[in-house]
Amino acid sequence: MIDVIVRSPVPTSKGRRTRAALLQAGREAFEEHGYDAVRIDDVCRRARVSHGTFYTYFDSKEALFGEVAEAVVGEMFAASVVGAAAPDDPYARIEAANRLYLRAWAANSRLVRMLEQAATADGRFGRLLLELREVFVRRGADGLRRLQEQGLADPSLDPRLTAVMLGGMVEHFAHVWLDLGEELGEESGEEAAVDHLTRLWARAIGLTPTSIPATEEGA
Amino acid sequence: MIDVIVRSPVPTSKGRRTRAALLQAGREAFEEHGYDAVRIDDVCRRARVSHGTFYTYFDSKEALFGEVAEAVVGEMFAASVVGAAAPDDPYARIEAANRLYLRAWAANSRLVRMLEQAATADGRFGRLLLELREVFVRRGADGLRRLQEQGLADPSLDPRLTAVMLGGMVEHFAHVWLDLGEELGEESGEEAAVDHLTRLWARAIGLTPTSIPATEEGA
Amino acid sequence: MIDVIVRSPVPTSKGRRTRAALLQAGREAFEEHGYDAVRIDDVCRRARVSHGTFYTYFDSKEALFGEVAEAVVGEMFAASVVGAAAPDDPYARIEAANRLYLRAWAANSRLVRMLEQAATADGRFGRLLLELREVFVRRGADGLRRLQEQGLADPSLDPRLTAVMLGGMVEHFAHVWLDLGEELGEESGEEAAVDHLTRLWARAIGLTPTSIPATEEGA
Amino acid sequence: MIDVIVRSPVPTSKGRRTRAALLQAGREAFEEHGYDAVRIDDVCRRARVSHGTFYTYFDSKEALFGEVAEAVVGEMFAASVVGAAAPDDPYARIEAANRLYLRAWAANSRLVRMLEQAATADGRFGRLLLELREVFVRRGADGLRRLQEQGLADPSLDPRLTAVMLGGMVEHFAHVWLDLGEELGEESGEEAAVDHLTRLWARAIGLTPTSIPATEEGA
DNA sequence: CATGAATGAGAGTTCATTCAT
DNA sequence: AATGAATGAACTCTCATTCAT
Repeated sequence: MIDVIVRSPVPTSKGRRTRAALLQAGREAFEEHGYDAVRIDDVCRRARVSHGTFYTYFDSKEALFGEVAEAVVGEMFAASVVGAAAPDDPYARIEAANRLYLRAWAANSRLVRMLEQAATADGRFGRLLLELREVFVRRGADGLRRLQEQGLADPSLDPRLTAVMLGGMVEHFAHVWLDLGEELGEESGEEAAVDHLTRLWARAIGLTPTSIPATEEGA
Repeated sequence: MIDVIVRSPVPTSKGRRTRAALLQAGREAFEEHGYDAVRIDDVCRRARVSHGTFYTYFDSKEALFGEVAEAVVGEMFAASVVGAAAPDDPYARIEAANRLYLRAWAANSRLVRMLEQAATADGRFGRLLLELREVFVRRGADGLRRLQEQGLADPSLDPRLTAVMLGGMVEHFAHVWLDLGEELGEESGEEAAVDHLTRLWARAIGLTPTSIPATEEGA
Repeated sequence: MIDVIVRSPVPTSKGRRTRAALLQAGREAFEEHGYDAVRIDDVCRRARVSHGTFYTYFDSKEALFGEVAEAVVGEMFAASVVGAAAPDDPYARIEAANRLYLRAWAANSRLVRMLEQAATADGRFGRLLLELREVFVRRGADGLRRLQEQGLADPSLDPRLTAVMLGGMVEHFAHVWLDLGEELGEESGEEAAVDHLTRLWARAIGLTPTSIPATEEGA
Repeated sequence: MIDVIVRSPVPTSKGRRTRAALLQAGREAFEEHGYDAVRIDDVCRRARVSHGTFYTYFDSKEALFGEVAEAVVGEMFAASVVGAAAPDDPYARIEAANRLYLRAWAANSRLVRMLEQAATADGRFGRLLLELREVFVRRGADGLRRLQEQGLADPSLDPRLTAVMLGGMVEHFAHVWLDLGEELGEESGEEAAVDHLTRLWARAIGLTPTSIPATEEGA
């Protein structure tokens, strides 16, 4: 074959719908069963489309996963923006960020594990994962640096290293959360989690104690 | 035929060596390529035996992974015992534990990821993972509880929840450590990592400041 | 993945042709080589399809054999109906039935042996075989009972037991017929066989001698 | 290899015992599971011998089956000899023969089926089967011929063809006997079977009625 | 002689991908 | 665009047979 196959640049609305259905079906399937266990057939059945059609929209299973992964990473970027409503109080800022982070990671925990799995086979996914974490790390590091400059946090901490560690605490907790949920008193839930994460985080960086609530919940 | 297959209960030394070779080869293969990507043939080639031989010693890939996983978990249990040499000083104790934990998790990071992957398909591995983490969590929680009773740590923290979070910080850091190593100044390495982890941990639980070195490294 | 696989309920005509080709190829292969000796690949080669295609239509070799067996049994049922053209004369009736039975069993002798072989491994085939024989046995028993009621056959014979025995004579003869054919004077063939079977059968049940031709062939 | 391997011509008594154990184990295994389903391992385990040892005594699975088959055929030959105690009365002679034949075939029904199965793959077993049946057929044919010469049986019957048919009746009945036993009133058992077979056989060949008991059992 | 570890051809089955309709 | 039949590489697992000990 010498011809280059060019996907129609102006897809019909039906085509766009089919594509979206496959993407959504793939995401669900990956979340439920893991990368390797998902067969193209499963995705097609879920999207109510024949096998053949799949290849009209995606070159391979890997390509599908790539798009799913990018979509998820995009969502997580979006979800992590604390935004204009950020409180002035440093402790409250940390709390708000932790709540967002916890939700973002928990919601996509499975896909992130998948990314780790896929990363062993394809460096591209490793890079995506790095980018994803980088966003969170940088945000944490920047925040810490600002507090250090304001004299509100321990200046001897390496901002980046600290951000990796504390950010990892949140990410990892999000991961084990649901699995261990019951044993932690499931229904106390997010509030207790965010409270603890925030107190640990704030104190860890030496946030000037005045703003730390002494016993917010009595835990 | 439905007869029960009974493996020879008294294996010869040659048999034991072959079995060990397969186990070792499997461990390496899993670490390098991930559970799903490993082919029985890869393992056999690495162990320099024919694939028929594999089935003399293991019923299936899953069975092999099961033994590898148990061996790894066993090693991690063993490696995590702080032992009699534990210092009296609380901060030094935390530091010693963190060093051990960091090493244990880092050394087996890949296999643990594998366990997570395998857990999706077989609950048995999920349970193994839970057991593994439970050991570390319990140790952390017990330590914190003791400090709280001695009035050396914030009594309002939930010991278990806190241990899950801070233990997760160490586990997760061990995981991203090598991957992100370069960007963290790789060669500073373990010392800086343990120092930071310990300072964050100690301060997070409100360990009475007197014993916390103010600026050990100035990072 | 555990989803139920649903075969397309509306197969295309091409699909139907492929399926039929596999069924036919399977039947021939089973007849020629026996159940265990048949490889899926043999069937596929004969049907000129790849072995992957086989699994589009059948779940396993056993499933294929199941369909072949049911088709054969169905044919034998159909072939064994004496029908409206049945003569009034008891002896002629027996003769007509024996001719049909002999043909039916001889035509499918190999497949029936296969069923016996398969029955050792899967009770389902044993049941099919029982059903098949039951049809012939019942017919023979009913016929005998009628003759007994009319005073034309020995009333002391157990109709069912007798039918099993005499029916077995025909079935078994059909089986050894081709193998021993040469030694029996092959080309005399069916006529001599039917003649002898009928005379033996009729006299065995004590059919009133008047209607038995004394020396039809002089054999 | 140019050397010819010669089995020790003077086996030790231990060797003879091992060989016999394998033969017996093989026979049982074949009877229980069928030719293809039997693995050398099953036979060895049953004989409490290692795999390797098997090949000290037999060249292959087929060789083992060959010996088993020959042993069985030999036994059946031996068992079928009516012997000196044969009664003078023709009907009683037929009855005695039928009892022996029924027992011989029933006892080895499974192995004979196996032979049929094996015959498709190896002509040697086909020949063995032919020989086996030939013995019974010849005996039946000879008996009939004698009766015909004495004016006691229908002279128009072909002795050989008739013997094949009636002998087949006995063989086939022996085969289905156990399977259908229950439905035939199992416990009446052998007596009723032999009685019916004999009456059918005797009358089929036109044995002069005087000697046929009218209603021996009333069936 | 006996052992059982090792071998490897070969069988069944799965599934991503292609392509005629 | 959509379909689904067809393909075949790849993989797991079995088991008759060999051979060093």
